[in-house]
Amino acid sequence: MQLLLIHSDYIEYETKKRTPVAEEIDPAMKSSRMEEVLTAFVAVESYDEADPIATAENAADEIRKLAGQVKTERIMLYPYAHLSSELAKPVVAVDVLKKLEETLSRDYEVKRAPFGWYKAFKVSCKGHPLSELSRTIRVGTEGKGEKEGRDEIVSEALKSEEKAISHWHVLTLDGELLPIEDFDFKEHPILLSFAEYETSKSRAVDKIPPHVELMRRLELADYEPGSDSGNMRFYPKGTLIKRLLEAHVLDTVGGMGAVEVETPVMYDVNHPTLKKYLDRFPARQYSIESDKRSFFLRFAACFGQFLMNHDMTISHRNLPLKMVEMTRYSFRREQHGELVGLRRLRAFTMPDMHTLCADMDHAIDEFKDQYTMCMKMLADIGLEDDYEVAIRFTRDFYTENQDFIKELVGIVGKPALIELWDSRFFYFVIKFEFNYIDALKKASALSTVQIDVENAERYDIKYIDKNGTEQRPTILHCSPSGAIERCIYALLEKAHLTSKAGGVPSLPTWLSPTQVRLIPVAERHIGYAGEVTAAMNDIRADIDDRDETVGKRVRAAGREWIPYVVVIGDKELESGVLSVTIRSESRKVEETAQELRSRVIAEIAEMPYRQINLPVLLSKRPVFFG
RNA sequence: GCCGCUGUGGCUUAGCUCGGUAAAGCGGCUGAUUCGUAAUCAGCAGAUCGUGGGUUCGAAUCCCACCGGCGGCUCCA
Repeated sequence: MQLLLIHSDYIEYETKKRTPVAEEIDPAMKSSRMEEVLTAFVAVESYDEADPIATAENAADEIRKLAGQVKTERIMLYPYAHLSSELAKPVVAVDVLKKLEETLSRDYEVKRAPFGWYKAFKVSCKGHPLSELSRTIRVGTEGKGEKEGRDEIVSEALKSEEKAISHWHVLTLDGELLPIEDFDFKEHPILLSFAEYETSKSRAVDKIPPHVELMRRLELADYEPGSDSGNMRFYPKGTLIKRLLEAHVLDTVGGMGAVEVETPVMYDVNHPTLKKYLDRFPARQYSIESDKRSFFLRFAACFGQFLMNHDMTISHRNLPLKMVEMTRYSFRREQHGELVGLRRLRAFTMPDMHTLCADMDHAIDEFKDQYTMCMKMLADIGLEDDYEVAIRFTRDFYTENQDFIKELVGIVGKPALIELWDSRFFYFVIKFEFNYIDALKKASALSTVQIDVENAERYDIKYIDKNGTEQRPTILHCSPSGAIERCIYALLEKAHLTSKAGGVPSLPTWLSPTQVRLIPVAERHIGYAGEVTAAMNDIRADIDDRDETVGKRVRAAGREWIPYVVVIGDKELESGVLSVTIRSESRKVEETAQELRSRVIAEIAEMPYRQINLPVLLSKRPVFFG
């Protein structure tokens, strides 16, 4: 919206002739005059269609501010199309103007000139410094015009979340639902940290997150100053780790019947179905303007998959129907203060799977399966005992499904934090998350599954049952690993904790960018090292052929957390037996190249493999960081 | 978004209080060295001191604004 504000001695107008978009008016509006008045010329623009109400509210705030400064009690709203070349549809414009009039009428004497008429007018400007001002009102974008902050899209869900009342409990292994203050946390210190974090009791910490330093030192990822905050760059080693994690998630859900799809990253804010969904999802969006349409960037794959489901013909024989997408990226415009390293990003990679189930009973069965699958997923990633469970649901759902919920605690074998809502604020009736708690006692959700009881209806998704009649499926949302970047964050934080406790920090072998490092003692051993890597071409082996002492190169391999380090000299050249240092056990073994290769292959067993993502010779590698 | 702290070669930092030719280590490059499990020696290159304004004869240093980062608050699908 464009505003031109004139502090006037008087404004008067007289309607002359209607245009094709003219609104119907009563005789009183045909001509008018106000004195000692703030005249507001208004052009409602196409961008404002994304959120007419917020636009009107923001504009009203701006007008109030100036009215206060120039100490006037009267306001004339005057539609003035010529302030913009990107006008809104007339219907929307009239709505916004009426809303603006209504809002301001509470505190001021307000008149509104009719929309869509040719009018003769006279205005007298007072001419003092504040008497002429223009303002651009933009909802959902920042830094345009003089308005900053507070004019972002805040969805209804985000607003209702502020009002939602949570009841906190712990569900014990005995199936007891205890109020949080009655639970004895003595045996469960991390669950206590998690509970405190969630309920915001204490969070006194003043350290830099360890993973931020590690992600750079290990040349995995870094901030990208050329982009928006929270949009990271990934170096080759970080990219490799990401691809491996992604592959493992896709393989796992593929194994349980999910089919992989791809959907667009941006959607029209004015699409009626999407608009309603936005209002039920508590996240802030990036919005972008293209020609005259406004789009938002997706924060998950729900939109694309549901729109696809809507157009599909689905039989009960196809259920449960699973579709998955590795969203590169999901975008969420998090508040600045919440962004840290790889923990919380504005652009992130997340596996997003949706399962259409025949009804709630089937959904509950599937939920259980996926819950178990998520446990295995985190164990595979290397976070087996490193998460706490949160289960959140509505009171109604609990009443009807107590046994099911108790079973979940039994499966994971430890008490869970429970959040209970009196009524349903979101699209789901139950969700769980597995949360990683880091050294700074901050909690981050990884795996999650939710049972959605709203979107089948909203997107008009249906299947045909045995009797040939249409039914609404119940939909599960599942992210088996949570955001991929966040998994890397958790692994780095975990390694840091290990190191602080006196252990050897490391990544799981299947995720290590280099699995075997060969260190030729002298130049004449490089050729043989090359033969050894050739014999190990299905694991990631590389050669530190730099002209440095053995000691220095061994140290470098240690700083890279490489699981197996081999020094190759005359002895190995003659015997064909290698001296292998096993990082995790801090000991040396004598093995042939084939034995070492088999050891690594056995260790990464069912996990995905990709070839090394840098030159095998370290002398050929550029330095990405430090 | 708000409050506080912070920003100096690729990296880590010194210099800033009290304005006067930007210093070191690591890394990189070149050469020597061909070395047996956590840092070999020598030399060289590399900095519009976050950006933009201001004060001053003179600004990395003082002032203002903005932009990143970190911590806290808020919040977390």
